[in-house]
Amino acid sequence: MLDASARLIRLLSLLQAQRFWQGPELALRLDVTERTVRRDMEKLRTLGYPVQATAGVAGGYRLAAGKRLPPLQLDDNEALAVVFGLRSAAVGTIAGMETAALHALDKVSQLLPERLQRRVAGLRDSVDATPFCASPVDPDVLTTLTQAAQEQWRLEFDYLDAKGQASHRDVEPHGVVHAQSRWYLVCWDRVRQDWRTFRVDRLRNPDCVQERTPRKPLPSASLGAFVAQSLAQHARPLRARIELHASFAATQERFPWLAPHLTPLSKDRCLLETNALALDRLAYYVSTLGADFVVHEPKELIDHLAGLAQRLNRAVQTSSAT
Amino acid sequence: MLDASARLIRLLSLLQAQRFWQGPELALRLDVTERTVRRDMEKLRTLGYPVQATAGVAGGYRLAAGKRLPPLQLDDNEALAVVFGLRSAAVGTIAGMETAALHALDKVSQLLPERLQRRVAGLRDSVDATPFCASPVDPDVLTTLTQAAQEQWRLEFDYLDAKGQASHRDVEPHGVVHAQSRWYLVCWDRVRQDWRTFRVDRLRNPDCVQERTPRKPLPSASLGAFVAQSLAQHARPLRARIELHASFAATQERFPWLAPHLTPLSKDRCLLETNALALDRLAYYVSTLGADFVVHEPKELIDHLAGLAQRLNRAVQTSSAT
DNA sequence: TCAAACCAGGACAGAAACTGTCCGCAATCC
DNA sequence: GGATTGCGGACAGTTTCTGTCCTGGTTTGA
Repeated sequence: MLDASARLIRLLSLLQAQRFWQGPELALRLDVTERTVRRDMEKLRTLGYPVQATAGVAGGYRLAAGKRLPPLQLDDNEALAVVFGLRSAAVGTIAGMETAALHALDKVSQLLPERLQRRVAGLRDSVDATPFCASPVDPDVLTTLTQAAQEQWRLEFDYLDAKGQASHRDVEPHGVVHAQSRWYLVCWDRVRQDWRTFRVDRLRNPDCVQERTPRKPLPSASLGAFVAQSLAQHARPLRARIELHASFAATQERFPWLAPHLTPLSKDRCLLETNALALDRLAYYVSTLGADFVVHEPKELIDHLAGLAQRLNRAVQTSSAT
Repeated sequence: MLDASARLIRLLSLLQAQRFWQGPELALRLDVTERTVRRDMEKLRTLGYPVQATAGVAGGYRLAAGKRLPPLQLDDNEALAVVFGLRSAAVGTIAGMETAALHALDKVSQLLPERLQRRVAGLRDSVDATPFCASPVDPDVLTTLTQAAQEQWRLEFDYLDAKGQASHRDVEPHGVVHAQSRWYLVCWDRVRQDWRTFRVDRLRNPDCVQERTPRKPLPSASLGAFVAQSLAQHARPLRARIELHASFAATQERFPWLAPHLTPLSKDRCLLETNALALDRLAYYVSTLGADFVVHEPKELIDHLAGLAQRLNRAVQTSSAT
């Protein structure tokens, strides 16, 4: 009955697990005739999965890249790698991939068998993928939020606002948006009876109340638009201006991702202007540039670096004394 | 003919793309009766994919986590996120995931439709996922090597050995192994007529010669064993010993992934012992610990930090003068 | 050059499945 | 209670699938 369908899916898996299969072997493994294997290959092909076949004594079948990505069948370890890769990408380790990564992460998280969920939980802390920034977001928090939004659940959490004031919130989350290297939660605050955006990194102990609450329509065209608006209101960009003692061309070549923020100043100077980067990370960047540099702005970065320099000096002086 | 099978696969995709589907809608979209949809759900369930259904006016179907991960159907952006997540994980950004990530990366890379491959190539440099280490490995090189190994192709490349001496190599690659936070290529050197391991980060311009060359049997039980052997011969671990001016407990809590390398020294001191970590990265770690510290070993790290401190000092002094 | 090992695919017949239709039932929400 | 949604039995006609022939084309290697 579902023989044919199941076999087709299994065949796809097999073709992904091993590059190369020969007809007789597949026939044996799938418990059908070679003729049927051939027919199945034909089916896969008409379904749009390009099965390449080579004749001859060392011939066989293989799945090639087609027009669409076939359904990926991952084994346990691969699935874990994907999950952790996406977690780190979502959190901002891979700039530019945050939103897509979170989507994908959502998808696999929901389908992850329990044994794998446990392994994720177990590895969570021992796997090292610290986002290099001052206020890291916990990927678990992120997925909790998107889940609450998708399921239309209520959500409670503790929040620390910009002034350091703590509060407890009860909201109807609409979604989560990545903007200016930060994640924001857009939701309806049930107590304040108003729309709010919260910075995900300032949010603690999210707790889903699993009762379905129909969503109010957003006052904006999209989540992104809404966040953009509220950001525009409280705009206080942390802009950094750093003068690098290195040529524009050289810097650009070594750090291609900085290119959009670079301006040439003179033959061996260029200016790095960037905003909303976390202090720690920025500090790391400039210190690995390998070149001398001068920080013009912001004050915070200067202080941060000064503190760092002092600590380093202390560390090094004591060390060389030993 | 392949209606049923195709529909089943499509149904799996649909169930992944959207959390929630109602029978009538699916029936419409798949162009079959609701009865058939129900039957298909039954099939999915007997295939081991747990389809949950809720009755009532707001009811519908959804795919839950089962015993096995269903074949993942990713859209373009999700696929890209997965690829970049895996690239960075393979390269060592996510410690402990390197090998699994490379496997998964291999799998999807070979199935990636051309338009996505182009997008990967395009984003490659603009996506920021710098591995924080001194001798980064290029994920492209990595996948080239594994491909050559799998396809049993020959491979040529330029190599810079530990003494800085360049040479051109012509080899039959057997595979790639991650050990001590480095990737190693295991292969038969056709010129030297002997087995060799090469550090992937020292390897340049890999070039596949696409002619199938049958592999000689490895002189070891496995690739891993082989690399372990050759590493044991040239063992010269870069061990770092750093005394932190912070309590064992506090450090462990803030940086759980350091736990295995930590030893308590006194009430407010502990020792961080770690090996084979890249200098840059180590430097970053210790400098973000937020606590004072003293580096005992190695000399390189002390020098590195001293240089960094000087640069920082210069940067800061000039800045505050402005 | 020939044999062997592989993929390709037409023809055929019996078996198996799939599908739509019609039905009564159960759960849930308003 | 009515509306909406999922569940699944029964049935019959149709479609598809499968194994078993068989012929033919490629490639490899002896």
